[in-house]
Amino acid sequence: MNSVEELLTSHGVKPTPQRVVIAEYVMNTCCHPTADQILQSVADRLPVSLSRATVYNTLNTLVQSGVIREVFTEPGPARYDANLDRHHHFVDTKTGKIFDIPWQEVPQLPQELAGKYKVHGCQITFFGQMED
Amino acid sequence: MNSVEELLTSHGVKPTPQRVVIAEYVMNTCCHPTADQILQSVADRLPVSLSRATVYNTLNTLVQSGVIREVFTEPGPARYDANLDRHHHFVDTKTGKIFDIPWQEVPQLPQELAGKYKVHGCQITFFGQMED
DNA sequence: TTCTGCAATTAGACTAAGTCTAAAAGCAGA
DNA sequence: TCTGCTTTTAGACTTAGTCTAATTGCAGAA
Ligand SMILES: [Mn+2]
Ligand SMILES: [Mn+2]
Ligand SMILES: [Zn+2]
Ligand SMILES: [Zn+2]
Repeated sequence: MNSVEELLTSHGVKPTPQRVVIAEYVMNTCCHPTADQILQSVADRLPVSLSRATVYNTLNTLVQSGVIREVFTEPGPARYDANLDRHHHFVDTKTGKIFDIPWQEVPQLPQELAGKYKVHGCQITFFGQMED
Repeated sequence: MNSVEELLTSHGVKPTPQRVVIAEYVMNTCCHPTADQILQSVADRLPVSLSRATVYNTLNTLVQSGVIREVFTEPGPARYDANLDRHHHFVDTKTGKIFDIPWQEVPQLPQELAGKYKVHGCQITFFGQMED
């Protein structure tokens, strides 16, 4: 069960060593890591030096092929997420930590989310194209 | 009816000439402008040169005091919005243009919004703090 | 009216996040 | 083995925004 290699292949992505360790890292971490965190954490799992360009190239490839998703939480760098289930995110504006919010936990967008978070704001953005 | 001066004052913001023209511009444009667009458009309405730092300082002041809101639509720079009504945004990923989506037009987050937009993705992020 | 002191503004240096480029390395098939 | 495409690399570059230190603007005190 070479699962990550198979996963990449099944998404049309050639499983190079760099891509495998990056995908593995994103899939096994809980914390929505940034590109820089991934670079730091993954560099010594490879026999060669790992370039920043490769990290960004790989993350973009994985996002475009649907292996992971990108989470934008301004201010700050993009975060990466292997949880493809439809879900929201909660950003603690003091610590910067990100928490997953299950889709069904938001019945109508509230001021308090399940008593666990104090919501100060909410950004909802749809991406796509106008009808031609 | 010096309305912009009064609006700023009522929000606790001293209405300097720079702040007034910037606030006026954001309130009278339809297009969710960026800081840079604001700088370009507003500079020649003032007898003095207008600094980029002042544009950012002013926009941050106006956001913090609740006169305008900030819209993050990665990739790209922050956009500013004088429409304080609760609403969503739609970003055309081809042109970068932003459209307001009335709050009630999104009954349950759909693939097609009122037949007008093709939605490829959606980012929902809540900001706030964890309960202590 | 002048003086004083804080608030606001300015130019430009600096930083953070990410992209681009040109060269090198790694493969897969002929 | 040779050939050509893909991937990776180091580092330059770009964009968006913040910071700094000096200057300017003004409101209130004297
Ligand atoms: Mn930003
Ligand atoms: Mn970004
Ligand atoms: Zn998530
Ligand atoms: Zn808007």
